[in-house]
This record gives sequence, structure tokens and C-alpha cells, in this order.
Amino acid sequence: MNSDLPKLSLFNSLHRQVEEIQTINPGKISLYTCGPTVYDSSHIGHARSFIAWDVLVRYLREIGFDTTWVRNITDIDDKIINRAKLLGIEPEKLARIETYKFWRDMQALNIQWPDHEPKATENLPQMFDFIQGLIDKEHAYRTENNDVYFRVKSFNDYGQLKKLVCPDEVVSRIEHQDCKESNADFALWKGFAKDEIGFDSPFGHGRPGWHLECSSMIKRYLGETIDIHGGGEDLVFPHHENEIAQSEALHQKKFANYWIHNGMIMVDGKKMSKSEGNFITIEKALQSFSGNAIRFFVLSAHYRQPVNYTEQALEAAQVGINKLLKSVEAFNTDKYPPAPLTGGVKAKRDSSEKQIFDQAAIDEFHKAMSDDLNTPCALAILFDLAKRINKAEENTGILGNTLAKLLDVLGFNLQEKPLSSQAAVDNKALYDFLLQQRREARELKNFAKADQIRILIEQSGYKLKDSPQGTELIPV
RNA sequence: GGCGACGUAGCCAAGUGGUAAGGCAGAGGUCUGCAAAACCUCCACCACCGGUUCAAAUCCGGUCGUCGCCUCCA
Repeated sequence: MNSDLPKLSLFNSLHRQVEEIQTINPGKISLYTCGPTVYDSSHIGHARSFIAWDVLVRYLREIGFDTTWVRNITDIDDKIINRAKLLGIEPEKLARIETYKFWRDMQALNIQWPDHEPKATENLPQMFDFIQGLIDKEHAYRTENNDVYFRVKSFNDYGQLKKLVCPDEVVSRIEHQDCKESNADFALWKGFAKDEIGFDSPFGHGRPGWHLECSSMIKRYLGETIDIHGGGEDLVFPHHENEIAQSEALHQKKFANYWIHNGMIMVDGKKMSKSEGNFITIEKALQSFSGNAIRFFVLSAHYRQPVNYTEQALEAAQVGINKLLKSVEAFNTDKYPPAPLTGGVKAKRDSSEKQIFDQAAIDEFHKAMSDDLNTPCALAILFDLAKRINKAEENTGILGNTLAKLLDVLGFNLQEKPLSSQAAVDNKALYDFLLQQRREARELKNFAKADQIRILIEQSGYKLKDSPQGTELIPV
């Protein structure tokens, strides 16, 4: 840890204020963020959340924290079962397919692999122990239909995140279920008939409650108390509230010291969501925009603000990130490879090679990022570097090093070309011929012909860019 | 109804007491055969009304508007 760095502060949802991070163990951070339920494609809203926490992890490592990051995969769930039934395939198969799609999306967005990515189905014994522990302490009870519920009234600190006045009052909309002692109680285990999809457990055949997996995985991989727990703002209640209740009731100690939540992506003033049907999948967005552009779009707003999704915003993001990448492309970006394809890679970057950076810019960057991850401000610092590089009035080597490093800390893929030129590659022979013709025309000062070829190429969707190195095709 | 967030230029978006970062779009200019890129210049009475203060986008009160959560949710 470098003590000269500004102290990292984050908005802690527990106390609704920005707080300086004090870790349990000096120099180490344990972080858990909620992952996907693999039943359908991820959309831009999910991308925002995953990018935000990816940037947090990258920044934590940048300022020297030994960070252990866990993100789960919910691979057993009613939504998966229902969707699989609809498709006529086994739920495990659907979950497997969607998990691969999720990984592919994460790779396209250059999101690092967590150190652990546990699946719910691989942590059942841990969940059983968790439930039994709660039953033993009378924080949970079994019902005659083999459900197990958490007894919310037995946990006095319920409502830390949401500041509920009275749990019963808040859940008054829920239909009363006779088997439950109180409406506020939530399922740890749902009993199902033997012929239904489920698992055998000490409590009978059935399936785990949604909240349970996170609590038991956190216990398994990170311990009873962790530094930071993150997720989407829409998970605050009931998901995170119930995680706290379960874990703190069982362990009699603090569950997570800091809770961080990202704001929602909006479409036409409404939250992007599956149920609203107003979502753009990551896959779809990648057809028109680069992974870097999506990341730029996400980082151009503060992570807690709601952000409106528009094509226009994505286009602006694409132009913006292209400009930054353009400024840095002449420099050695090989030092910053894309996120690795395998998980559990902690040592991110080779820092053995001494590099010279523009310390003032780095300091400013740290200041912005340490202030609750002010990425819009951080991006402004990057644009300032790009401008100085383009002016070429200073030592561009140092500035280029700095820009490359900071782009990398924000998780931009420096190997990605500023713009995808796939179509140009597909028709390479044709374009090469046209460009050759135009070059000859220009050499003979036949500018009329040169312009005709320019117009022809421009009509096929490319801009021409002449430079001493030759002519470049840039897709519009 | 309860709890919470937000309203800053055509668009996106920082800034939370000392007088408005940055990006996109646009205008003018420099440089190029033209164009592009790059660079320079220009572009905001901070939703409204009161109040506190020497000083308010920023703090307080109110009004209007938008959104989120309240057992599918990133």
C-alpha cells in the first residue's frame, strides 16, 4: 500500500453517506458482488453493474489493495426452470448455455474474472449447514410442507439498509401464507414433491431460497465478515436486507462493513428490465458499438446515478473512446493485455518494468477515483492527456504511458481497434483496388476522378482519411 | 401510502458555500488538392419561489416535474 495515495471513500448504503474505507485486514479487501441469474441474455443494465464493480476491483488493485473478489452465478431458480420448460430443454442445460453467453459478454466488455465465481448448485452442502445453524438458533423454522423460513421477528436489526419502520407494515402487500408465522418471513428452503426439480436435503426434497446462496458463498469464500458487498440498487430490498438478516443472525457479527449499490439504466424514463421488455442485450449493443464504447457510456456517468440509455449516447461514447484510443495507439499498449480468459488471476499487471508517468495526472486521477469512484471526472483527465499528446508540445512518451495506464485502470481494452473494420476486411480486395486507383489519380492530379472514388467509397459507408502513411477506411 | 433518489447548455454529464470540468453535436478559424484527423476560438442567468450568508447550482423551507424500491429484478 502506498500511504501517499488519497484514501478511498465510497458511499455506504448502510449509513447513506460517503465513508473512508477501513479494511478488516490492513491492505486487504474482500469484495462480493451479486452476479447473474442465468436464464436469459444479459442487457445493458447488467453490463453497467458488472462494469462498475470491475472498475472498482481494478482501482482497488491499482492503489495496492490485495483484493479478493467473488461474484456468484445463480444457476438454480424458478425463472430458469420456467424458461427451460418453455424451451423444452433441461434447466441445467439452459443454465449452462446462458452461463457461457454471460462469460462471452463479460469477455467482450473486458471485465476481469472474479477470483471465485461460485455456482449455487455447487454450494448446496454449505446452504444446508447454514439453514441448520439458523434452525438451531431458532432464527428459522420448518413448516409441515417442508419449507424452511427465516423468522424475521427474531432478528432485531432487520431493516438496516432499507430503514423499515416495521417489517410487517412493509410487506402488507404480500398475500398471507398460512404456513408462515409472519408475512415478512422469507424462504430459506422451499419443499417440493419428489418428482419436481430439486435437490435432496436434510429438510426434504426442494430448492434453496434465493437470498441464501449469497450468504453461504460469502461465508465459504470470504468469511463471516467482509469488507464490501455490492450489487444493483434494486437488490437492496429484499435481497440484501435478507442476506444481512441470515448472516448476522447466524454469526452474531457484522456481515459487510460497506454496502455499495449502482443506479439503474433507464429507457425512456423507465428502468431497463426484462419484465418491462425495454432492454437492449449486451450482444445486440455489440453489433453496433464496441465493448469499449459500452464501457465508456457506463463510466461517463457516476455509478450511483440513474442513466438513460439512448443510441445517441452510445454513439457519443463510441466517438469519445475512439478519440482516446487514437491518441494512445502510437504508444506501447502491449503492456496492457485484455482481461484473461481464465478465472482466479490475481496478479494483473507486470509492474517490474519501471515506467515513467505524468505524476500530476496520475494524482488527479487517484483523487477523482478515490472520491466514490468519480469516473466522469477521471475521463476528463484522460481527455486532457489526449489533448496534450496530440499537441505534441511535451514529452509524448510520458503522456502516452500515462494515458495507456489510466485507460487500463478503467478497464478499456487497449488491443481493441478504435473502430471495427470488419466490412472493410470482408471486401478488402475491392477496397484495395479502389484506393489504388484513387492514389494513381491523385498522383496525376486528376482530382475529379479521385473525388469520384471518394464519393463511391463514402456511399458504401466509409470515411476516407489521407495521411502520409496512406489512406485509411473508417466505418461511419 | 411508506422510504429514497433526481431536475446543470441541443444531447450526455461532473461539480455540493466563493462565483459553472469534460464528452457529443454545432459555429468560426489554422493546416491540407478536396476531405478527414489534429489544434485554436465560440456556445449555461444551474426547474421555479422564498429564506440563511459578505457570498448559494451548492445550505434551509416550499412548489412543480421525473424516477426507483416496497418479495422477478443489475
